[in-house]
Amino acid sequence: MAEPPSKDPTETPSRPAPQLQDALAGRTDPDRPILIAGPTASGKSGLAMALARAGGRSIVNADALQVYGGWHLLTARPGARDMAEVPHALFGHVPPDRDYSVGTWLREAAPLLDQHPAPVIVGGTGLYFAALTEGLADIPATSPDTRARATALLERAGLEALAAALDPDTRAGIDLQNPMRVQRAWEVQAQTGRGLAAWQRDTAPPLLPLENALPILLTADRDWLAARIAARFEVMLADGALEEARAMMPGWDPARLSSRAIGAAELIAHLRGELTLEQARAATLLATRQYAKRQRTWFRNRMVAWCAVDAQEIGRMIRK
RNA sequence: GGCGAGUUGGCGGAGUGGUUACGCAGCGGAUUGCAAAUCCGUGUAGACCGGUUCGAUUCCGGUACUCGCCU
Repeated sequence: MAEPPSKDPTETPSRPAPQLQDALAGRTDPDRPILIAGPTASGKSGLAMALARAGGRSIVNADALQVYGGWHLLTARPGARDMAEVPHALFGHVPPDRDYSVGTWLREAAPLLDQHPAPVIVGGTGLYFAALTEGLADIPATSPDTRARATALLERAGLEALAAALDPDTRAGIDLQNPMRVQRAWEVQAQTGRGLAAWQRDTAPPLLPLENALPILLTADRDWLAARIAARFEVMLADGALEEARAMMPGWDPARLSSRAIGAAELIAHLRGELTLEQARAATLLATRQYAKRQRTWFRNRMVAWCAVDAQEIGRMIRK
């Protein structure tokens, strides 16, 4: 029978990237923004705090759900103590019933880049970082009316009908089986009279090319992360996540973007008696793990040039 | 001890003598404006042994195990 190779408990932890060492010691170019990406529960916030302290920097959020007010515990937003110690921007500043998107985020984040020292930008939303470091086409926002028309058309006529209305160029560039993509392309076309592909071709240079930043990517062992995710959810519950959910019940609308916080629907279903706490917990943990996997896929394939460091190792480093 | 039913991929769960059931999980991937979203791809498994057959997960026999009923 095969024995798993036993880990040597005394093994020397490999040294994290020298750039990160310097940053943690406050020896990095203060005008170079520090970017931190990583899967959920990998310890991004802790690292951000350490780097902010070391360099006198502020922290800017790059997470699609932490921008929302309302869910605080469940979205793992930084706590009051951290917020008081270091200036934090773009956290919880959007009312839960409001829409939000990469475009909005980029507009809000842009002016924050010019601070001295430059900020630490942390989050788990790969698309936001891509927009920041690779650029985002400057497309006028689509109106709620256009959105509604697209949704109605999609329901009534189907995906093929929406796709058929696109210019060939755009059609060739998107996943025609993906309703979200097709609808967005249709909306842009309807709103601006110009194809999505044409807009994207005109994408301006990025606000922050990767070379001008210190991009750090936290990587985490799958099982280690799963355990962290579970432990963190218990802490959320202990801290009052159920009370938070109860407070969100009046006017609860699953269609809102802010309602997509993983665990929100589950906890509310439990409060309504539709799920046992155990079922809600299991569903939340499963969804969180699946989310982490999607993040990993994005990071692995789209953040190749980032400076990868092991989350476990960083955790050990900054804890002391 | 006797009688009956059952044993399918990590889990759930079908049909079928000769094609991939399917769902979930997992894994891989896409992703330039709802991204904690959305979508795509990916599994030859049939308890064991033998027999019938050109061919068995599917038919027959035996073995093992499980469940139920009976003494």
